[in-house]
Amino acid sequence: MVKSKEEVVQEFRVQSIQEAAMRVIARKGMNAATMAEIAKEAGIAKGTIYLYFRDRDELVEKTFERAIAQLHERVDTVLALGLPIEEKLRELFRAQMAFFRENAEFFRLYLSLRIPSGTSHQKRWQKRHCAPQYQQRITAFASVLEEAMERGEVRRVDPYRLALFLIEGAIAITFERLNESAPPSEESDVDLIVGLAVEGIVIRKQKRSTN
Amino acid sequence: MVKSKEEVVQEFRVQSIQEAAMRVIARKGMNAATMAEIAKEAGIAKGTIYLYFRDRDELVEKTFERAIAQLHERVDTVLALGLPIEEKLRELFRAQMAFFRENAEFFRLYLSLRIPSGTSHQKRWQKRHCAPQYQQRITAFASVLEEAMERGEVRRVDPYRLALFLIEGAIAITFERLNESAPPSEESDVDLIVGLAVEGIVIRKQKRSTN
DNA sequence: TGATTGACTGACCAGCCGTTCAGTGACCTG
DNA sequence: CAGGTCACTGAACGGCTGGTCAGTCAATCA
Repeated sequence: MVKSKEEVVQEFRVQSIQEAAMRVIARKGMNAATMAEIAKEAGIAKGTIYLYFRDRDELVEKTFERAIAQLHERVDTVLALGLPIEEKLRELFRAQMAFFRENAEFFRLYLSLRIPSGTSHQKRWQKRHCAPQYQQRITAFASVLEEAMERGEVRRVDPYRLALFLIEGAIAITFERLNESAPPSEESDVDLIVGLAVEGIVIRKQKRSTN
Repeated sequence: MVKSKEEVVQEFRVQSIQEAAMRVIARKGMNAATMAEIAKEAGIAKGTIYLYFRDRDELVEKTFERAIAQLHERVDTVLALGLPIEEKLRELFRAQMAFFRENAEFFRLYLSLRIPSGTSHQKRWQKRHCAPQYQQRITAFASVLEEAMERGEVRRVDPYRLALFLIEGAIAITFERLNESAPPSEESDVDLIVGLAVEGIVIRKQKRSTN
């Protein structure tokens, strides 16, 4: 019982530190987010962070993992549904856009860690701890696309490249939305992306027969 | 005459410092590239850089401008040709991929500056000096797409979003190529991107009539 | 040839940031 | 209530980086 109470307090501290870290990283970016400011944001002293995280790297890593696990969960849920590919895409982009709206703080962290930068040591660290999380996301999407190719729903191309192209294109639009004072409805942007992905951009005079 | 000679020397110094800066930024990333290492890479003393650039910000800004101007030049050339949209896209992606292959050092600088990060001061600085360069590129492409829409070649959608989607998708694949030990031919990746852009991903049983 | 210039150097400085640790005080325990 | 525990604090430390400037020296000048 006593132990459980301590664990709850521990858990609360860890969580509030991570949430503070996400907010600060969202404001200042990956490199400029200092331990001092994260501590201040969490309303604790700088040293306290080191009672719960070995060093700055571990804090960022755990924070990133916690957040991306939530994204994974949502996206995997909709990808697991046996929908036709067009609907799968729609649900995927919808889930991704909603997630980044609700966790706008996380978005910048995500963008920062996608591309390794910093000292060679930091780069190695990122490649080992964060790139896999990102790649796993692309790979999961790629295998969904590959299945659709085998079912004859999608043209045969390199599925990993296709997944990269679509996800990064969608992220670019999601990022653009964050910088707009009055972005259009999410649904209309999802429609735009799905439309581009499915039909491409050219106008066809002849009506297509989907089957 | 004397002045001209001095100018040549000056020009040479500026250029070699900028090239060194690009190489170091390519290796270490935007934030970890130190003045000391840039100086060492250029084979001069740290103080010498400050004879040609006011501070670190100015060095990065001028370096970025010089490099992106070259990219602009190439891309504008192919966009100005009166080609049908599919060929325009092909030439655009081809030019972009070739540029980033020949200037791989610049690529990381480009990726870093696309997304503002750092202190709020740095962010404002980037937004003022670098974002316009990037946005201008998107806007130029967007207006090409808009013209194609008016000619009835392309479906009517928000041209800026369309441009964002295509360029960022293409950049993601270009970036992926850098991390592959044996990437496929550039031409095949350009074909992939153009194919996606023009026709989308779904399989149509019926043959399309392009006119 | 001696004086002058100014491009170049690199040791130095101030400030920042991650990390540490001796100290504090609230809370439990016997 | 005295003694002990421990989560928490924040001043201090060490390392690093952008920027400075007194000094050096080769080229130029008179």
